[in-house]
Amino acid sequence: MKKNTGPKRMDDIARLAGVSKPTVSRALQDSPLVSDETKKRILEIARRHGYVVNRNAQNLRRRRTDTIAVVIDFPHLPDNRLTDPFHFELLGNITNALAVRQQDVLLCSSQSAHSGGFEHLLSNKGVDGIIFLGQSGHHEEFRALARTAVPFVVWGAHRDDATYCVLGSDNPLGGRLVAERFRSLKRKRAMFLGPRGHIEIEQRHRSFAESWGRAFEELEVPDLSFVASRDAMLERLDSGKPAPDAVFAGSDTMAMGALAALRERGIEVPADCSVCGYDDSPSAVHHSPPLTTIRQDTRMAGAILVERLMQAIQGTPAASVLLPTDLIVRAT
Amino acid sequence: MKKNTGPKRMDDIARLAGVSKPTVSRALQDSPLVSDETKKRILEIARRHGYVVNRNAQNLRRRRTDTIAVVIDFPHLPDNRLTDPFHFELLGNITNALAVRQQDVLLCSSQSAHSGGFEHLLSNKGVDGIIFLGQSGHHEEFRALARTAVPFVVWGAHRDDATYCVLGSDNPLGGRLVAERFRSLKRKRAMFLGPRGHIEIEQRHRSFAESWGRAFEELEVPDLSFVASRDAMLERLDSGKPAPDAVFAGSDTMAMGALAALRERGIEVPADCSVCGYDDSPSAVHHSPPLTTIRQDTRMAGAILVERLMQAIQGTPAASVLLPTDLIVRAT
DNA sequence: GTCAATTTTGAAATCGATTGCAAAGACTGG
DNA sequence: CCAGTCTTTGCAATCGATTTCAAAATTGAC
Repeated sequence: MKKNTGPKRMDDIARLAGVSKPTVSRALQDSPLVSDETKKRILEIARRHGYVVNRNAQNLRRRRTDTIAVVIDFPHLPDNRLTDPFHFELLGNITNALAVRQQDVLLCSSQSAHSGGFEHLLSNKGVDGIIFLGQSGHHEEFRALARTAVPFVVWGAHRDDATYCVLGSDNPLGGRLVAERFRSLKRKRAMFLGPRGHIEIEQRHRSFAESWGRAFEELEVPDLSFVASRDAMLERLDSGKPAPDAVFAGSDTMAMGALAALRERGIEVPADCSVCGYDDSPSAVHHSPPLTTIRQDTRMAGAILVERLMQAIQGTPAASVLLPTDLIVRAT
Repeated sequence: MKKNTGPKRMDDIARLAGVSKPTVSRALQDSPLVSDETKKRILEIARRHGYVVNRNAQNLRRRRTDTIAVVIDFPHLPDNRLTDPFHFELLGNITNALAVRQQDVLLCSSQSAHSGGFEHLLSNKGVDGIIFLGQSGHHEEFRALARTAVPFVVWGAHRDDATYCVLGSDNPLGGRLVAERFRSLKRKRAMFLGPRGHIEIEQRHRSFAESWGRAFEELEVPDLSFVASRDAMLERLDSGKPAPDAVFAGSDTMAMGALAALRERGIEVPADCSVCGYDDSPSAVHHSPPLTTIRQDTRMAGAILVERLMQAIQGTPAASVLLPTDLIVRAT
């Protein structure tokens, strides 16, 4: 005799209901192949015994898991960790959009995702598709991945040679908006603040440069953190050179770092110096003074990323999208 | 003849290596049952063909998934969504601690987790254990869950009648520290700011009350958001009653909301009014002015939560832990 | 009352791995 | 040279569901 410890299996429910396993399976899926009466009886018995299908067995047989991997990779963040509020915001919105579609989210660090290569992520982690947050060094890998059957979408910078579906805000437009603002404020000594090698930020940088049209200072920071920006700015202000009268930071967190440094050195914002961030992360509006910034709509981003990924999973290749951005003028 | 589309299976590798499936399986697990020579050959072939084991099949057979569900439930957050930087911080640290142990993270909203009841979450989502972030209304449910075989740990408030493993910072100590600070600053008109029904915040509140020892004002807010606190505080300041000279907010986000309101009404901080938050979330130190607050060590919290959960999965019931807290004095 | 059409049901194969057990092969000692 | 031990290997069962296909039950038409 076999002791039936552990959770009930479908066989048990079948026996209790006096039917066979396939009938139970169909009933639980609300299949039209089962008569309403039988269905109701089976569902009631399943409910009473607290039966739920074993997700792993179901996944195996169905060859589908209704689970999406979200791979987070920000080499420009300190410790390579997820810390920037903007990214959290994005992650939250993606999670919500997936939940609406009954999809679960598997959170992967880039490291664990990358061992073995992205193309094996599906069977390796048992997911149906992938959302990459941050495209940084992986552009070529994504191009390669696009030639496989792996459904994926990327949050990152738009590029003409992206053969994969990438979503990102209109960074060139963002850069231009900031240049226009500084121009209309009659600023003379502009500065761009950001790390090297971050594709999206470089797009903002380049477009700002083009639109600004004349010389400006470039202050490089090692990563996207508040501290790195503050320290770099402090060092710069102490260098003896005339202070900038307009700072465009590649993200809100960096803008806040720069602001802290300016304040420490007694430079008045916005009187002596304008500061503009990027992202419109939640902290931008709560900051004092409230931050002037370029808005990225993470809610829309999350929704579209998910929508496109679902399309890709269905087999329809999805096109890239460029999200609109606005300048949000606040107190800096 | 059968076309071999899709990813390779273990059988294919076995055939290519001229061995049987079990041998391949053992080789991939680095089992001592396989000779070194054979092992090396198999691994090489597997690598060359980009083979990775199918996670779902493996999960099913092993009855183990190396995946942990993190269930997020904060009814006190606006939209019931994950928005507070403190919780993000905690989530990030948990994810890291799990990654070290080669565990994956399945992110669940409380809603999707709760349909069907927590006790079926394991088979329903195919995970080995659960970390609950936020204990809010579920204390009794957790007590029930503790009587089942489901391994789980909770981030929340310590309680004497918690028969499950709950981790949380020492909220009573935190409340006391704030009271002591206000006392040493000779403050007279203290105020506590926070929502009702949030167990952890109520612990802070109660202990503050006991230690403070005299009357103080209580300002209730509908949720944990910046905006709710700011608006509540604005309304209070405009009521005509004398303004408080010390504010203890239940979280940093709320403290920042209160600060914004005080500033808007021209009340000088810290000259006219002291403000103390709770959490020491990353934004607290970046805020201007930098926020005085009670620190919760999310890194340690993440590490211990994970360690205890792993213990529970191994079958050792884990005891609750109370994490130490400090007062971090900054500019408010 | 018979036969075809339709609705329900169940037997058996399958998803892709892991593992218990038995057997084959290699070694050792007497 | 053979029995006994130890190392490697493979057969077959198993994990817990879904799905194909054929059989059984029901219905309807004439």
